[in-house]
Amino acid sequence: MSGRVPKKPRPSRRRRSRPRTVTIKDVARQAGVSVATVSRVLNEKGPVAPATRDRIREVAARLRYVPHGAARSLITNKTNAIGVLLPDIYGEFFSEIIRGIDLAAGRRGYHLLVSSSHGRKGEIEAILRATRGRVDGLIVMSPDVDVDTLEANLPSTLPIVMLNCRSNGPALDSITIDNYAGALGMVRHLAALGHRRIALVKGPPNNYDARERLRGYRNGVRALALVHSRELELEGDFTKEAGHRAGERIAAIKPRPTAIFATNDAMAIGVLSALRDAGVDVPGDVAVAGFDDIPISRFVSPPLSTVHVTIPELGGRAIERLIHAIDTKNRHRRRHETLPTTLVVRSSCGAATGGLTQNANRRGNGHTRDPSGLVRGAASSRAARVGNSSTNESNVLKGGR
Amino acid sequence: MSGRVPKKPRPSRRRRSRPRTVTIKDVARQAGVSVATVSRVLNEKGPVAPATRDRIREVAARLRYVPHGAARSLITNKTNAIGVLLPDIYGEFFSEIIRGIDLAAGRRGYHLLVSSSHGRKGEIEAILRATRGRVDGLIVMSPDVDVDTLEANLPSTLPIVMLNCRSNGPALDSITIDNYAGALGMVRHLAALGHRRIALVKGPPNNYDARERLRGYRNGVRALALVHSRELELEGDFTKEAGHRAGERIAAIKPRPTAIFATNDAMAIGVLSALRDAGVDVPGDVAVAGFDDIPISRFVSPPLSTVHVTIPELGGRAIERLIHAIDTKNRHRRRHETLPTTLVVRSSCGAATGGLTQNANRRGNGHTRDPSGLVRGAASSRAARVGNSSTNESNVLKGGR
DNA sequence: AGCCGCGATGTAAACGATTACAGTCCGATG
DNA sequence: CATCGGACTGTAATCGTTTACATCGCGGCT
Repeated sequence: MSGRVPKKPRPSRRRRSRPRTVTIKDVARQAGVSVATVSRVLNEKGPVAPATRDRIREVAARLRYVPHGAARSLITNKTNAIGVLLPDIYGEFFSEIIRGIDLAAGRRGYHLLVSSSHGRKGEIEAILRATRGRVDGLIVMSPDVDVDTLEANLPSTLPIVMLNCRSNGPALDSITIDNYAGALGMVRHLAALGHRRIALVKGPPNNYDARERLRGYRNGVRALALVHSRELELEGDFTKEAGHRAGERIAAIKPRPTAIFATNDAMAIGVLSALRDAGVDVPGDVAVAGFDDIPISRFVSPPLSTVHVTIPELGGRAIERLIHAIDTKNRHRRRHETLPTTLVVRSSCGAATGGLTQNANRRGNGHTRDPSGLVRGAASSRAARVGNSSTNESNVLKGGR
Repeated sequence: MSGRVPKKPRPSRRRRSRPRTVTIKDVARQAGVSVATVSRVLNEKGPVAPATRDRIREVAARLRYVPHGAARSLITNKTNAIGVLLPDIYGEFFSEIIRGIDLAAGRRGYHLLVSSSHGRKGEIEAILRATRGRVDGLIVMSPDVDVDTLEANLPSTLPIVMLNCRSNGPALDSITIDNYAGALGMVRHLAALGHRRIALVKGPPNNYDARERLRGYRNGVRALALVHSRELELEGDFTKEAGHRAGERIAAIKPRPTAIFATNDAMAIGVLSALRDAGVDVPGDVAVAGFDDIPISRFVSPPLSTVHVTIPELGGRAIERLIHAIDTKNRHRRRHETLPTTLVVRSSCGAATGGLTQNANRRGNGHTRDPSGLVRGAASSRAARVGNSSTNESNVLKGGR
């Protein structure tokens, strides 16, 4: 009768054996309509009778239906994602960059596919290739990757924005910081304070920002006839540790420099810690300055004079340009954008501004603009003539800030 | 004869009119084989004659063919991507977390789809839903998201690892820091140095880490019969700015506390800057301690005593667990993992250890373990009895370090 | 000689959505 | 009453892959 048929599992168990993920077909079946109608309701395209619409909505909610991203992008040719290729992620500079990118992307309804390349070439190629069909565009911030690698591993239709790389001809959009003018401005500021022996802590040799800052320093030193010597240029790689090492070495230089310009804040902070360990007073014995104005700079001791860059804006602008490229299907005019910098004078360089960081805790930016207007002045002054042509563009853009 | 037929465009132009992106079919056609064979070659599956293989490889390279990720994941049901849901990305703690995740993921061939939720509920749901069909698993590090939201917006088959959230029952994997023991250990250390009035700077109220650290502090204060007062517990939100505000307030408390325990390093650094501005000497007048041991802690002035957490490891472990879940198709035993902490004594708390950060620049970890072994002791000592049951697990795991 | 097995390849069905196109129904219009 | 048009809905093609299955040829085995 009811029999014992051990082979055949009970239907109820079979039905729930594999919790297969629910698709649009399931919704359609349960709502008694075709998948087309379901799609129309979910995307609010085309006319659907109110009763049908409500029924479909109800079923979709009950079934917890979530559309399948890959399937959707396959047919629509749109992923709503942006790829971000970064070098090693270290310190507050990168978290600020990512924050800026994430904020701007989120606001525009895009997601972020991030990868950091650890320098190896094959790895970069693999990453680039893996983005095909996964992103609508790419932000590349990596000194190690050249245009050829890019072109060889990416469809030519993919919009790309280069961030802080040397401007790669007219083929690609790019956004950079006005490193040259920023560094030049800082050198002029230090010189104006009476410093003539200014040491520099360099960044990684293949890094574009680092090279431009170095160029700004050298041209400033030459233009202002300051002391120039290889000994005053120390190796560095943008890490705090490198800054610490450089600080130790500088403390030991015979006629000690009276100022130290670290080409980023992380290294400047390393320099500060080394000087503290060596018993050198800042700014009493030596002035210290950095570059980037990462948020922590105003909290270190003494608060760091530095070159302000609106880091999150850098990421935000990259997103804006990229989305513009995506919207125009990459048939837009390419542009090279340069973000201006401002000098931020805190107490580490001895140009005491009275209060220290007492205003650091509120929304205010907590820094004092250089009262002598040195940075803005640099654009049209004699120092600017020292720079090469690539600086002209920056000068123009700077005015717009 | 050669005729003028203006209507018909030259074939060469028509062919290149739309630079359609090249697909597997193009490769197949040019190589004179079927798409199946091309696929076999590219994925190295199934037997293919060497001659055919070479020809296909050559054509694919010449055409710069790159497989379409979405199409591939649609059929294979595999994306090789992991979603990461973060709260606001601020400061070095998060860049270290992301670095750990990125490193571990990259090593295993996974990419990262990151989103930071800025707290709004609807936004979180949108993000969650958008991951369907885009990721193989999810790491969630967000105090704002509850299990219900998760279940309502995600297919039940999706592996999830919760990072630094309250342990959500047996349904989900989770990884947390041993906040309780870490905070307790720091309180005991400060007490051992003779401090009886220890102020605390709290984290955000809804943050799990913050609550556990607060619990550790309170139980430590009670167990050691230290001064307890609401006045000594200051509001904070894990930002440097909040730390600065708290520092200002503490400097003004009538019988000034002799020690300040900020529940993360960012706030501790804010406290330091406020005390400097107020002319309070650290550690001479007051001891300061933090939590997390972010890389910059040993570079601030004075170098910060803190509770060390191997932050990148936190991310790495999350990836490991998640990939395990993915590999077992989410049919694995759920686990709650707790990462141990260690006390790091630098000079900000006055337990002078001789050299300051002179070893901070090399690969070495640059800190001194608490010589009294207070942290390890806490697990089995009287203080542990004070904690509730959720601590037991941590104790066990701690031994394994 | 017949058969088996296997290597090499092709055919076509998925995967889960979107959407052009084609129906159907119905009220309005002439 | 025939026709038209619009609202609503369904059918089926499509996106670019992977892969189960079929086919074919060929050499070795019994």
